Amino acid sequence: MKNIFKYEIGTPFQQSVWEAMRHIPKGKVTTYGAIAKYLGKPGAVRAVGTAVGRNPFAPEIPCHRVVRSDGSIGNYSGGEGVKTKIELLKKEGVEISKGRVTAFEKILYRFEDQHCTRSAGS
DNA sequence: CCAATGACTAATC
DNA sequence: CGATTAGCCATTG
Repeated sequence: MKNIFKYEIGTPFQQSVWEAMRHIPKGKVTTYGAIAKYLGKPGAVRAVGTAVGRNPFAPEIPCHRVVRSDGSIGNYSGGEGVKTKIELLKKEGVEISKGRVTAFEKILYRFEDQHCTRSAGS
């Protein structure tokens, strides 16, 4: 696949992280752990966090849709930091309360959702 | 190669 | 619920 970016970036690992974030639908959020797992390295949450933080395409990539595993906003390097991150999420339709995502688990995006949810109900 | 760092996570106090 | 500790992995000097 050709880089969706203009030129090659630091490391392939980071590209994978940013690429994964591209798939996050609007109005939803994901966690660092989910991305790490999606990349096949569920234990590399720290590395994922570093890669996301180093995202040079900040608002271009929905990096603001990435929150902590407990639903808290986490951190942000763009705009005014966490404040901007919350504002962006609210614009996406995500409810934020006390620095945490409301109904976090309900709008949590999983990279497995692309599986056709067969009629198997529970 | 070794040491330090970081937009994290889980467990403990 | 807030503060601390330890574990974790990729990046950087």
